[in-house]
Amino acid sequence: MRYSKFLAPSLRDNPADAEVVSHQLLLRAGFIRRVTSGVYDYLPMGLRVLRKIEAIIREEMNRTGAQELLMPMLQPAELWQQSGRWDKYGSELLRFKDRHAHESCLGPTHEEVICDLVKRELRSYKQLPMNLYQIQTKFRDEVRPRFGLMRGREFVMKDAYSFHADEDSLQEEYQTMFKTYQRIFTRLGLKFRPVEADTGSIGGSQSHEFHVLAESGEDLIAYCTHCDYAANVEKAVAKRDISVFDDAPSHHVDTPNITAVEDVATFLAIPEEQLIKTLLYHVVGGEYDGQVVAACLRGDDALQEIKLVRALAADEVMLASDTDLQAIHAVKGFVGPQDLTCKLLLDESLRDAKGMVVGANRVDQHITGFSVDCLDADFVDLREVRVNDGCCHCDEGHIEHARGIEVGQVFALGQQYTKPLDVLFQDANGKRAIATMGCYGIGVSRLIAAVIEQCHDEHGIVWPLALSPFQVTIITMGKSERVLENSKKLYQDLLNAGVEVLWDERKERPGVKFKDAELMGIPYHIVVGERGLDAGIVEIRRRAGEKHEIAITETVDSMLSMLEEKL
RNA sequence: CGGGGCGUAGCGCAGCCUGGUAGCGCAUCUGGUUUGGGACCAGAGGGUCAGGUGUUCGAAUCACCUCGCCCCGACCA
Repeated sequence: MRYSKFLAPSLRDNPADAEVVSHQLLLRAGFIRRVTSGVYDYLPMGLRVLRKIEAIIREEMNRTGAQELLMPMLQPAELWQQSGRWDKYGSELLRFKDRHAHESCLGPTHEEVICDLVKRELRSYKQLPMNLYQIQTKFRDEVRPRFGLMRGREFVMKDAYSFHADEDSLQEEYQTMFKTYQRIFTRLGLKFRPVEADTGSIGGSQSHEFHVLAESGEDLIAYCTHCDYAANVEKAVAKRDISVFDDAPSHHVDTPNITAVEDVATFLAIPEEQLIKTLLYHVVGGEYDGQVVAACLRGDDALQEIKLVRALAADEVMLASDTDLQAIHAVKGFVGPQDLTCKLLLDESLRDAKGMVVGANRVDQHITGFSVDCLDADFVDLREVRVNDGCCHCDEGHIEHARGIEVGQVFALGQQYTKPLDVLFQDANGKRAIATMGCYGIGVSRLIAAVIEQCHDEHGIVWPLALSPFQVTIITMGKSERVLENSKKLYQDLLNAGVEVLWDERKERPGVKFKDAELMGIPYHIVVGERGLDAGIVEIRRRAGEKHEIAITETVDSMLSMLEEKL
């Protein structure tokens, strides 16, 4: 490609509305342009990178025997009603009516459609296992799209769905996909970490997320300093000592206008961990739909809401309103677990807790010397793990936190979708059976951003060779016949040798060309100038690396062997 | 949806408080001089000042409404 006609509009200044480095560089280097909130054009260079990532994913997926297909973006409401997600998915699902007033939506994910396809074609266990995948544009009407390609509303995703005759077969494929994802992210040159994950609105029994470690990541990961344990904080568990304090007799104490845990602890001269805080939540969905529940934790812990949602098998929970509080005889600021007329959940760390301090459900009073054994409550894991908590999986490590960008997730779904959507087959005994399912996603466009977050310097992007829009750029210095002719010949020879090359033949000064080549992150720069030609050489520079002077006659061969090395 | 900020030329910004009909840098175009790290000189083009309503002799500027964008939170495979 000749640069002078190539649509790669670079910017000298960072656009004011770009916050994270990947967003800034993608805009500045001319890879993407915003169309509307969370929706982008991929310019030719951006598309080249996207295609390279897709190619690697395809290669690795195909290796495992998965088959590529393509499903529609538009989906009928009926399928979503059948799976039960039409009502559950929320406003992230963009719904609309077509001209015949038929309820439809844009696909945020494709479990429904794939099940509908497979149920019509699946007959025998002999067809299983089967893994079908696509690389396709998804639409999710995100509450807050941000950070460019990191969290868009429209984005490119690889989604795979596997079908099995039994759970063992699913587990096998789950492991295959797990390893395949590790291969893919390794080939993409990423520092990443697989972590245990909550199954979220997709559901299922088991899930791992793959996180690219980066400061700008939106997720918080908890990991052990000693063993392999790592989990999203939504899911992470850690050791906690049991709270037993002096079992003094229980009595009420006055705590005038003192409500916050910190203040109560100071006022009573006790550690925060001797308090039990009681949080009241309004539940949506599940057995406790519409009710208020109480969740108790040690004073120094924070509630992980996702865990509460899971414990209640609810769709969501919201902090209770003042009217909710009155309904169950709770007193704002002095809520305690005693005498509440609602479902009560206590964090595991409070099992057998004694000598605690709780709200008295009376204005300006707390109770000291409180034991939880007088409560009718369920004990579940509700707390968010903290740095320095002990690891549950080994006795030596402790928990640390890291930020991550979620670029992939694998789910063992079981029969969550195959059952309501009737994905049936005839098993080896001739009996009708329900298929077992797994699903596996990779955020392809998000990967572009994730790679840049890890691969950049003060001059711009530093693409791994496998992802760069071009492998090589020829920078022609000056505009004499001699440099132009030599550059042109080199350009054509490289093209003939199958190298992806961008020839910068613009009538720009050298500095401008160097800056642009660095900004867009092309791995190899070949500098053709008068000075070098006098000596019969060109200069090959590694982006953010070393320089070599090569005889002009050997440039193509040298270039090819350098490209070979890095593959 | 709650809190905060912003909207003036392709990009980055000034002007607004104190109303008088729009400006700077970069980019673009023309001519010239330059040419191994974002050149210089001269000239030119490009803006319904997000949109609407109101106040006023007069609105980018004041008031109200609407829309859009960004950040924090809530939310989220």
